Amino acid sequence: MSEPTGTNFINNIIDEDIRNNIYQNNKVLTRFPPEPNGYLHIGHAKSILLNYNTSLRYNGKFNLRFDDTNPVKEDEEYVQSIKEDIKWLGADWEDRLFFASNYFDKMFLYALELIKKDLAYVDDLSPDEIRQYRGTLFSPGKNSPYRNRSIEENLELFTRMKDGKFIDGSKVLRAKIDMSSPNINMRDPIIYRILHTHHHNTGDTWCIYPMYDYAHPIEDGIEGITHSICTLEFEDHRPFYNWLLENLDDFKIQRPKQIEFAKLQLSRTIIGKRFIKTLVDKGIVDGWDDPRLMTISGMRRRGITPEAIQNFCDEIGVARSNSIVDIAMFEHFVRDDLKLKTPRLMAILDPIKIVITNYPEDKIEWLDMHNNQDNESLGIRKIPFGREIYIEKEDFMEVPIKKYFRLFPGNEVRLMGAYFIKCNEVIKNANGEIIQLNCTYDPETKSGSGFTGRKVKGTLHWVCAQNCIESEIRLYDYLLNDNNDIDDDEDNPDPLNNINPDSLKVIKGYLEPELANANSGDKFQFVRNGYFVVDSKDSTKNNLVFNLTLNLKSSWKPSNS
RNA sequence: UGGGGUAUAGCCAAGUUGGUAAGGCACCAGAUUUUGAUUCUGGCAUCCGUAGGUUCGAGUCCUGCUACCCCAGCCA
Repeated sequence: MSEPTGTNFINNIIDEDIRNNIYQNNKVLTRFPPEPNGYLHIGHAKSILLNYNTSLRYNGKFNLRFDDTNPVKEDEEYVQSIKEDIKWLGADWEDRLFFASNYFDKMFLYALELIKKDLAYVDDLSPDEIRQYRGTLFSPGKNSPYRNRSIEENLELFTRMKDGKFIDGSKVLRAKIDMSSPNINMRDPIIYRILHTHHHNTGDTWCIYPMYDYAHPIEDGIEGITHSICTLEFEDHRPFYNWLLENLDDFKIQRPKQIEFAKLQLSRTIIGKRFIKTLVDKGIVDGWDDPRLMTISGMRRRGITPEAIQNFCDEIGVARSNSIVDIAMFEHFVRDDLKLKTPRLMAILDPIKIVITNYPEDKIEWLDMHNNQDNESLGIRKIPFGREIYIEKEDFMEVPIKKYFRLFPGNEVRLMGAYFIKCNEVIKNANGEIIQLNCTYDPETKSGSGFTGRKVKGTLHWVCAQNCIESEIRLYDYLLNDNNDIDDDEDNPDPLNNINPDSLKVIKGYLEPELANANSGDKFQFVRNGYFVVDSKDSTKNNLVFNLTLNLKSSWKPSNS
C-alpha cells in the first residue's frame, strides 16, 4: 500500500485534536462499518481507504466491524465477500474483526441504564401512530401517551420485550429527548424494536434488535474509536450520537467524534446498492462481479488493480461538498497502473488476411520481442512470423483518407517486431468485399537489424495466421448511455431507462501462441487494442476468455478534410 | 412553514492565523516514439455562487441574497 499522501479536512481536524491532546496517547482509531447486506463497490473503497489511510497516517489502528443490527436484511454470504474485498483492496484490520452483534449484551445493559435515568421508555404506539406523533419537517411532534410510564414499568416492559413476550411491531424502546426538536432525529428516536428473526451471528438468542442510531455510537465507544467517519446523510444524526454517549457513564472519559464526508459519485456510473441489485436480479448483468459493475469484485474481474483504486482515491480527495468525479479520472489511474506492469502482446480482434507473396511458403521464423519496451524486467519472448498473417481490418484502407498512415495500396508499413511490408494487390470476393491483401516484404528491414534505409509512418500489430490461437474476447463498454436521465431513486430504481444495449460485445480474437499459457487473472496489454485480463469465471485452458479492462487512449481522429 | 449542509477552471480539489489562486483529470499546441499508446515541454481561473461592507490589502472577516444536497424507516 502506498503511503498516504496529501491532506484533507479530516486530517486538519485530527491534527487539531492532537495539538489539543484530546485523545489518550494521541492514538487514532478508525473503523469501516459495513452492513452485511450486499457487495462492496467503489464508493465503499473510498471509505475503506480513507479510514485505513487515516489510521496509517497517525500511526493508529483500523477496525473492521460489521454493523449487523438488522437480521432481516443481512446474510453470512455478504460478510465473506466483504472481508475478501477489503483484504484485496489492501486495508488490514489485523486481528480486529468485530460485529455489532458482539455487543448485544452490553447494548441491552446500556438501554437499562437509560431507562433507569428516565431517558428511555417503552412505547406501545403502532408504527403508524408513531409516524403521526412524530410531526413533520415543518411542525413539531407530540408526546406519546406512554411517554411518562414509571421507570419500574419501563424496566419490566423492556425485559419482557427481550423475553419474547410481545409480537413484532407491538412495542419499541425510545429515547426520551424532545418531540418538538427541529431535528427529527431527536424526536424520541426508536432505539430497540422487536424482531423475531434469526440472526446470522447470534441465532435466536435475541428477539429485540437495536437501531443503527443507538448501536453505532456504542460500538464506536466500546472499541475506543476516536474518529467515526461516515457520509454526509448522517450529519443530522450526530446530535443523537453525542447525546447517547454523553448520557452513558462508560463513555464519560473519551468519546469518539463523528465526522462526515461526501460519498463518491462517478459519472456514467450508478453505485447505489439497490440499483446494482436490480441489474443482477433482472439478469442484465452476470452477477455482482460482472466486469461492467463498479463493485469491488466486478472491478477485480475486469482486471483493475487495487493499486489503481488506491491511487484514484488518493487523488480525488475527501471533502464535504457533493460532487461527481469524471470517470476519465478513474480510467487514467487504471491505465497508469497497468502501463508498466503488464506484458504487451499482439492480438487481432477483427482480422483481415495478408499473404506475403515473396515469403517462402513453408517457412516460419521465430522472432525475439520484448514484453514491455518500457519495462525490461518483463523480459522477451518468441513470436512466429510466416507467409500468412492477420492484421486488423481497420488498419487497411483501399482509398486512404487524409493523414492515414497505415496500410493502403502502394504504401509501406512496419509490422511490429518483424519487417516492412508493402501492399500490392487487393483481393475481393464476388460481393466486392475485401478478403485478402497481397503484400511483399523487404528482408533487409528486419526488426532489430539496424536498418535505417528508409522510414515508414505506420507500425501495425499482427499475428501469424498459421500459428495463432483463437479465444473469446469480451469487449465492455459503459453500462449507461450517458449522464442524463438516470433514475437513481434508491427506493424505486429504474436502471432500464438508460441502459447501453451494447455494453457487452463478444467476439473471437486471434492471439499470438504465447497467450496459450495465460492463467486466470493474468493481465496483458494487447498492443494498440487495450488492456485485457483472463476471465476468472469462464476461462479455461482450452477455451480462453479475455475481458477488456480498458482501451488505450487515442488522439487519432479520422477525417477527410 | 423547520433543521442541517455545500458553493474555487469542463471535472475532482488544495488554500492553518486576511498579503495577492497548489496539484490531478480532461482538453489544446509542440518534441520524441517499432503501440496515432507511453514519455517530454508549454498552454489552460486578473479570479474564488452573487450583491454589498470592513481593511493599505479578502477565496479567506461581516451582512444580505441565490442555487444545490440531506432529513418526517420499528433501514443503515
